[in-house]
Amino acid sequence: MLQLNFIRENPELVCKRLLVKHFEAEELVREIMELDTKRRETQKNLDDLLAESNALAKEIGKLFQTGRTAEANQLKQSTAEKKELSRRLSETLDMIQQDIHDKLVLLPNLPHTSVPAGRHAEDNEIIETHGKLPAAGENLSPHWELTTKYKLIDFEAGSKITGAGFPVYTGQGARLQRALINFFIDEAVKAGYQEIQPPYLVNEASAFGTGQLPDKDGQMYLAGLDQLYLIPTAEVPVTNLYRDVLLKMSDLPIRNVAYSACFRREAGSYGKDVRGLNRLHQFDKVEIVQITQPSLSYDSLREMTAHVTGLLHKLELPFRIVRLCGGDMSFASALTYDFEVFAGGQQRWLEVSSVSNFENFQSNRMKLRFKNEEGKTGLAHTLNGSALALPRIVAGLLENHQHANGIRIPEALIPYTGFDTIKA
RNA sequence: GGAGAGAUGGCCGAGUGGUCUAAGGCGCACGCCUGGAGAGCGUGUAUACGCCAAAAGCGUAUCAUGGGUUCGAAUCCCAUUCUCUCCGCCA
Repeated sequence: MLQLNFIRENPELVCKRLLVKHFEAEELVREIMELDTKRRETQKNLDDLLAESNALAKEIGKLFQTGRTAEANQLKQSTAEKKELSRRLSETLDMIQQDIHDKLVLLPNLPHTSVPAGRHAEDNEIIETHGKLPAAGENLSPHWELTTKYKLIDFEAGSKITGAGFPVYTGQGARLQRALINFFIDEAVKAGYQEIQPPYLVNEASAFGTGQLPDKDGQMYLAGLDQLYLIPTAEVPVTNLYRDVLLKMSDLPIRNVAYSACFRREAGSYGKDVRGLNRLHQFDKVEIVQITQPSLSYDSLREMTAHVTGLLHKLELPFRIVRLCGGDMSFASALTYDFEVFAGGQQRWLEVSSVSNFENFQSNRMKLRFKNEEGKTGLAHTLNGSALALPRIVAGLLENHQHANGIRIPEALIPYTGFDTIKA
């Protein structure tokens, strides 16, 4: 959520920057500013009225104590009108505030100045490309053939017991999942992140805090009987740990890492995009989250992209880093780098990580503040990134490291899998 | 799921209708004292919104949350949430 003060002082800037995300903000911003003026007026009136009432009540109290009940009772008469008026004013104030809030949450975060203005994924800016891409002529199989050949995943069993998009990992496939999770967590811990095990269901306030609500309602699974959402990413519980928290300077930066299963409804997807492991309703992910002071958040973003880069090198996968264009960015993000692994069997790039700086957009929603050296409080910056999402990493490993007799496990992962080759 | 107890400032904790502008303590900051430190003494120590060009200052709200009673609520009433104890169920 953008800060009201900032909008009030920079309405044109807000509208202009949001155009990069292809969001027409002018009308909303105008309405918000009008409501804001009305709010301050109403609040002033109410405050003055309450001050009068308070003074009056004190006077009455004194009269009663000194035994002048007749005078006190007379004064009491004059309070009824004030009371009614202040009741009406505070109702109006509540309505205006609700109105402002409802409109404020519709505005996406401002994109960073480096964000390209494009509309679609093709407009994303390719920053770096690492590793050698396997050529189309190498006759590589797509991963869904390999998972069947080596009995790593049973998609049909998942369909039977739950539905499409809920795979069952078996044998070496299951072991590979566990190996990757442990590998990713260990690497993050080595890099200074604190390990967290969060709940997989969150309440409405948490889903709102990180920006899934109201923007992405319908993409989350809802346990309706208890009004709890299944998390689409560990970002939600882990960042919300700090909702309504006032951090000390010495607490920063906070670096947390969490593995979780992730649940996404992903309505309306079809075709090759969802084939095999490309898109699932339930998947595993290790997520890193940082909370920093504003002046250092872009250093943290660099640190996080460097971490993800290191992981992909250790897995010996060809990948590229892209800076998302305005049209492809998420609602809450100010700057996002996607990491895409080239899947040789499909001859296409698969997004395996998304690393974002949300600046104070999330912290404003969840009142995540810190106290600086001078003792002043301000909103902290929040960042997160996948490090990494498993399914497409598995797809990349299978498709790129396949050979005639099996699939080679990269060196760094062997201590975790306990085997160096996946064999039939 | 049932019964009971509870929720007060950064922390502990007093406070059962008006002197609460929340006692007292701890912590923290600054000052005095000291060769230095400690002890001691003194002062200060929440958040949000508003008024003001700004600071100072002032006003309003906040004693878990939301409603209510009252001229006036931390205090009384109702609902909700959470914590603890006991019982039930349970991996």
